[in-house]
Amino acid sequence: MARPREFDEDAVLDAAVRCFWSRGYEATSIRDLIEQTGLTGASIYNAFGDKRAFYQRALDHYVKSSIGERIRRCEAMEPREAIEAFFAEVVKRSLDDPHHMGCMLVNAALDVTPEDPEFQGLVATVLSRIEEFFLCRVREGQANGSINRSQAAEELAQHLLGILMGVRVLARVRPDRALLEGAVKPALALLAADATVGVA
Amino acid sequence: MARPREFDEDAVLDAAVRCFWSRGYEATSIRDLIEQTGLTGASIYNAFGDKRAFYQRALDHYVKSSIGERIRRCEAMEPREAIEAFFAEVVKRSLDDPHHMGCMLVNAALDVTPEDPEFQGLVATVLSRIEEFFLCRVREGQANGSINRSQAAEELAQHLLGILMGVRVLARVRPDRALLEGAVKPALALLAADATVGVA
DNA sequence: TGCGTTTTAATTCGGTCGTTCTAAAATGCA
DNA sequence: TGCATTTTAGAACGACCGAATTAAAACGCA
Repeated sequence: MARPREFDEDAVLDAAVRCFWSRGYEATSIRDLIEQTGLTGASIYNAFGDKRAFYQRALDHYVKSSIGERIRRCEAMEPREAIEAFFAEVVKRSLDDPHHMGCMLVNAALDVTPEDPEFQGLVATVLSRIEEFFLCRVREGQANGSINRSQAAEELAQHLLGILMGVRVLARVRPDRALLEGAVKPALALLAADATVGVA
Repeated sequence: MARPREFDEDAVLDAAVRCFWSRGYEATSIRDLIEQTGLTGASIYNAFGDKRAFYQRALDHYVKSSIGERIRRCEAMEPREAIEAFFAEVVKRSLDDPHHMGCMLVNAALDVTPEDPEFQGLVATVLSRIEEFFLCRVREGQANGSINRSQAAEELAQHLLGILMGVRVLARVRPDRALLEGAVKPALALLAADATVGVA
């Protein structure tokens, strides 16, 4: 019927992710996006709608390709290995990134105003998915004896989610291996099967 | 010699903190600041320099009055109580805030671009001060037997710093009491004196 | 081949951005 | 009281913002 698109949507979204990820939503202009994606303003508005919608698409693309992939990889492992591998990869990627951009999702959680319930819900949903990943693995580990039963599975999962967010923040400001690994290590030690914790 | 200032600097900084805290640096305009502080653009530029410098002053004011005060209050307590009180207050304030603004320092850690080493260093310094507060209390607690010795004090302090950052992120996106307390609880349990953790 | 449709490309729009400028008003000291 | 100095008030600046517009170019299908 009509003229087909000339651009590769995935490549464009990758470029948009790079812009929004490193500079944040407000500090990224449409002209930045035009330059980095290689397409024109009209194409962006035609294909993705306005800036906000483009940001959501980019964030969604990031979540699918980055977080979703990591969860998928770790779901094939034994429960405790899965959690340890998850954090090992997060620490490694945080340290390998020369620009210290942290995690786009965590950045998004903070640079979108609290008065934007729609977007906040979107971020909250992804966080819940990560929490559920942790919860499933903790439950499995507690069932087969590889994870400590002295703490409630729900609280351990929430704790892991919290330390994940924390590591991503620290990685952006003070990307030292010792700090990131030091922050994670006690959380993993807490999972150890024979640990007896908090029994007065 | 000359005409004295009409405004109260502390009150103006309080107002500036409210603006930058809730909306972030980029999304806050000079006109927002004019409206909320009550003084004119010229007064702002005359008294504080440009927007960036004003932001730094506001962040510094926030750190002194909010974080510094909290640390000072908790330094008078017993080591473990101090840490528990610190987190209890953070959780309480996070839940009490109807606008879910989180912590201005954490927000600042993420919404300032990674290509701004000066500002990054400023934030990192404050994080180090918090980490040192944790480290001192953990060391004291390990010395007097009230805090678990199976983990290195440095790592426990880094872990506490991490979970603090994490709680502040979660508070902004999903301000549920169960989530925040659940995220903190395992970290505090880990401090328990008789816990034996991670020994195979 | 030619029509309908869509994507391109480049310009343009009103609005807002951070910042500066011009005066007028307000002080302390002579 | 008048002078030097600083803060006020508010308009003004050029630059850039997100978004819309216009017209030409590129297809699929008849």
